Amino acid sequence: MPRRATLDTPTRDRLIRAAMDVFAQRGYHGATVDDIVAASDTSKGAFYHYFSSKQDVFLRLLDQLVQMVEAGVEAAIGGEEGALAKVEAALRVVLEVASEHRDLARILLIEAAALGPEFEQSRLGIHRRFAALIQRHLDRAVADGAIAHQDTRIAARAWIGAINEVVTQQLANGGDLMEALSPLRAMLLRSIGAGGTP
Amino acid sequence: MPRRATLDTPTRDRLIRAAMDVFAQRGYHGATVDDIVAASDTSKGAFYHYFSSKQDVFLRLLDQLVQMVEAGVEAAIGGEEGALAKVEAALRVVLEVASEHRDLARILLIEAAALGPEFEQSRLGIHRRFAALIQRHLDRAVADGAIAHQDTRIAARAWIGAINEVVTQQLANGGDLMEALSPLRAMLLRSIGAGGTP
DNA sequence: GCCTGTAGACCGACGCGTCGGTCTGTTCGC
DNA sequence: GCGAACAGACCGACGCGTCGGTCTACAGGC
Repeated sequence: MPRRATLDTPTRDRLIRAAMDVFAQRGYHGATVDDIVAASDTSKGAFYHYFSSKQDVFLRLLDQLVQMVEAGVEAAIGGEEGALAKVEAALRVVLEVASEHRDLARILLIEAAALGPEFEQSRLGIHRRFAALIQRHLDRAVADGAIAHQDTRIAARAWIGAINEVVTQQLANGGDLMEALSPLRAMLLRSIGAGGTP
Repeated sequence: MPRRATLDTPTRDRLIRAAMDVFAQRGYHGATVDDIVAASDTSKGAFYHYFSSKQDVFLRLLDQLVQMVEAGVEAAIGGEEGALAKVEAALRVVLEVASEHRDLARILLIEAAALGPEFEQSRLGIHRRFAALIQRHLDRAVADGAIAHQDTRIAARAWIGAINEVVTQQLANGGDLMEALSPLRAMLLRSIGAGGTP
């Protein structure tokens, strides 16, 4: 009699959402399963019904977030012509998403790093996944002759790091992210030798 | 009769050293005070005699490491003439230090980020400290006319992030750091519009 | 020289809160 | 009435920090 509904918004969803909030707020180690349960307004039983452990939710959450961002980036890229334009579009999407969903960004960029050696692999995997995406397009830009031949693997990593840091600091300072977009874009493009435009 | 010596190497030193090892190996949350005590071959009592908490040692350790790196960078910078040469020297020092003391680098770059919101401030502080150092020299390079006028605050942050990421990935992959130095330096210099060199 | 008294470095067993995870229900759709 | 989806009381390990105690060094009275 007490409980009702929760069929249209499955319990699992509520749990994931709550997990996102709680992890974003308190960090992985700071968050307790009880916190997540309380925030989701479900129960410990429900939690362990859908997830095998705290680590399990976190990893699934991470994966979901990565997929969302990747999908957004791919969509933005698809709508542009020319390798450099694609790169710029991707950059804009990432900054927009980070700007609108700070908590999400916190989890992906900071919390994912905050797990100690045990999780190191999945964190590196995430970064590599994004780096690979960037590298792919940089390689195409090289092939198209838009930019000179260079070490695109290092370049892609450097970009990830630069974006990460600028976003993180800007989030922490409460500054406007889009404000940082322009100088950052200019820097990144210059860094691969595509500064002045054709 | 059992205990001996340890007069030339004070207990506190042993504890800090042990803390460095343990934190580097298991991460902040993975490390226990008992681990540190065991590794230092002292005692729980000694630990709490010198430090007020686990967090306390960690913060002191961080500070010590930051000072070491800063000192090394400043020294390298002092020996160079010209703003750009200074920047290059600083970059080389950072990569060298990271290369030689991977565990140290792990703590500063990875573990310091792995602490959750409570420690966020000190982590951001560390990055800001390095960023400020870089920005100072970039500003001088601008003043000298070596590079064009630009947003050096964003540039400094982007550099920190780029270096951080490249080093971290290289450390994780077991790759040679100095190998990444050349392309990274080229990128960073290009990014501020100082590509060709005089 | 020796003994007593004191300070403070150091020891390590244990208390106690915390938190992941389990287990016994209870409800509800079929 | 059976099983899946939940509820929530409970368990047990783990780890931080404490706290009563020891041991060494040294000062000072005799």
